[in-house]
Amino acid sequence: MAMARRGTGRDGRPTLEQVAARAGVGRGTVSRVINGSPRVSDRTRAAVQQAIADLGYVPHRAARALAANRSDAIALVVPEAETRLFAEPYFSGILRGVSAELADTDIQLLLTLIRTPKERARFAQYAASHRVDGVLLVSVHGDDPLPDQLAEMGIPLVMNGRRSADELVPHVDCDNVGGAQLAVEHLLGRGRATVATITGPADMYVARCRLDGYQEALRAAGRHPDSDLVARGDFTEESGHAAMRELIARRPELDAVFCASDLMAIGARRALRELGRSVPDDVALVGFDDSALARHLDPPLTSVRQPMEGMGRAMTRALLAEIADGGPERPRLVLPTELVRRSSS
Amino acid sequence: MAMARRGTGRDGRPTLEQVAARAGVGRGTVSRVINGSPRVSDRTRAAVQQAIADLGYVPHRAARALAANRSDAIALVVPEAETRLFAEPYFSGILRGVSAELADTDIQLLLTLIRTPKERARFAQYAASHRVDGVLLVSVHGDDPLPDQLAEMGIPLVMNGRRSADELVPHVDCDNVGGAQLAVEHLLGRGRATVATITGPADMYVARCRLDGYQEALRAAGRHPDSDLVARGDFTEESGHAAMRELIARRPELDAVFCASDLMAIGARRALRELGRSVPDDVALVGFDDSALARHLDPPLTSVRQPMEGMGRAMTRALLAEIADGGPERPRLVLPTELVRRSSS
DNA sequence: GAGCTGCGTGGGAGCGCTCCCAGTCGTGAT
DNA sequence: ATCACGACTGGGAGCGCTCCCACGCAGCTC
Repeated sequence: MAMARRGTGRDGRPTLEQVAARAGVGRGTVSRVINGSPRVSDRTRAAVQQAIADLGYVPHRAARALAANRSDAIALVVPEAETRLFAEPYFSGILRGVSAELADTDIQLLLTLIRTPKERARFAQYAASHRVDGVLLVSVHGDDPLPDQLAEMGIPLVMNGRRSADELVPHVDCDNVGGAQLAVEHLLGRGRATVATITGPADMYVARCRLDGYQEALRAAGRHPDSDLVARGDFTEESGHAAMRELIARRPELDAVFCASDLMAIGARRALRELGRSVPDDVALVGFDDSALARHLDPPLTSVRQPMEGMGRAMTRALLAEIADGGPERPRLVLPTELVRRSSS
Repeated sequence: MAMARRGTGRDGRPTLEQVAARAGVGRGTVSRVINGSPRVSDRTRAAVQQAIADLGYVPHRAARALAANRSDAIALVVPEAETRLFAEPYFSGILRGVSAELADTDIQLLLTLIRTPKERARFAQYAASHRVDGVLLVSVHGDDPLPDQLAEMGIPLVMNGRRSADELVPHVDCDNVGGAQLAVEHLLGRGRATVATITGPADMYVARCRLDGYQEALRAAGRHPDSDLVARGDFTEESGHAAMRELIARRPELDAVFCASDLMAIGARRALRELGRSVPDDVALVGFDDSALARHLDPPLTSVRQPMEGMGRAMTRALLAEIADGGPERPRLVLPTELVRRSSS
């Protein structure tokens, strides 16, 4: 036996039922108005909206989620190891984009940092039980099982970056090849004769792309890529330092270096100083990421900027679309990068 | 009329009901086990846990939230303007701490960036309708109405930082006064005779604290604070640059400067270079924040480190405690700061 | 041995929504 | 006037959980 209807919900807030009563309509009608159904007459809609305003009614998320079997929430998942490295403008830029895109949707953003395999498993289970409508995945490693896992479970998913050239999971990436090309073209355009590069780890697709761009630009300029001019780093400052010393040892005459990350460029700059070479007079330097550090290096570092906020927005839009129409098409976006010129080159 | 019980929930996942059936107990008992009630015999508990494991049961958040009238989620709110400034290690440090503390609670973290007054209002309403169990507020300005608003509505709330010395809202802060003292003591200890300071905006409590610490340390060393040695900045690099020039103009003999932010220290360093003064030989420099920039300045900048991750953890613990026991006590924590010595001093 | 405790337990009654199936009306066609 | 047919609308049934009342069954006390 239903008890007498109370004047408010449990926590003192009005419920849909009270809105209906005040507007003199049924629950279903209020629900229709809230969800923007067209099958409501204008008169009724206005009355309901008035009642909602009068009462300051706000739908109860949990009730709605339970009844409609969706959560109105998406998760942004960040492998913890990356947060340190990417802490800088990268992560917060993405975040800003995601948040902006979500601002007028009343979809919530759930942030999940994953530190351990245990936590990853837990998140997979969590996502599996439809506790989120979709997942945004940032900075995924080539060997991370999570993306495929989620994809198999049919959970709408958009990654930031690709794991390989033929990435199947929907993703938004920036044009790493193009960015590297821009950098090298710029160096060549400034009359540099011997352009070297310090790359990231060979097993990271992003590193390969930047190397490809470097080589492509050289070829386009009619030069033969020379393996002596390529030194391997791992995106850290220390590796940039070591790689720079190696390059100078191999080819003392080099007069420009494209570094696949700002951090490596900083290490390289330190090595050059130790070796008594000036930047940019003796050696021009270009980085990648356009981090805060780039601006503050001495001299300020020319760098390739990624559209972080744009990627965040694009990812979010793609995910929402996928959630909305079951995602028949798998979005694969590549956003352009841009060269920010400073005095290091 | 209840329909026949199905074998799984709507989305194909087992429900509490199926767990109960498999374990041969009632719904109530399973619920008790899940929620850790002591009023269950060990035998029964084991049977239920087995059934949960067999079925891979995961409680449905929305259902639970609706029935129990709590959301198992807390919001981390960041005024947007701040994200840029604080982007660096600050925000991600806090985030890491919060996330770590939440890792084994199955409470979710909701991230909300607030850009506009409209969004602020919307969030207030959102929080008001108990859609989150509590709120973590980062980098609040002195004139932000949100904290008091939330407090009035009785929403559990913990801020990062204080708006004034007698902050009433529960908060976790770091010891800005102590950090500044450390910095100045260090400078005096290195034999510096004339220690100046570049402060933040007078209307920011954190800036006043750092100034207080500076003055306190001088007094403790038997020196009289001299207003000529205090220049006002606004935490930006540019303001640090201007303030430094001002200080040198007023007191050319100064040989040490404590800057209330790393960014200002960077500006100051630039000014010193322009004026032909070396760091640290002519002028020793100390910053505040220990940002990534500090490490990479030339020379590397001595700086006061705040326990970001620790603050994140402390805030979270405080908030969870407040949520749990209705928060009769208002936590006010001040965590110690630490001086990181590098070659700028 | 009757009457108390109190632990363990089952399950009814919701929580506030959405879904969807029946209506109830007006309208135009016949 | 009659009928068919949309356009709107009301409200029952449930979503999967928690809360809490009531009940069974020891183990006690007197």
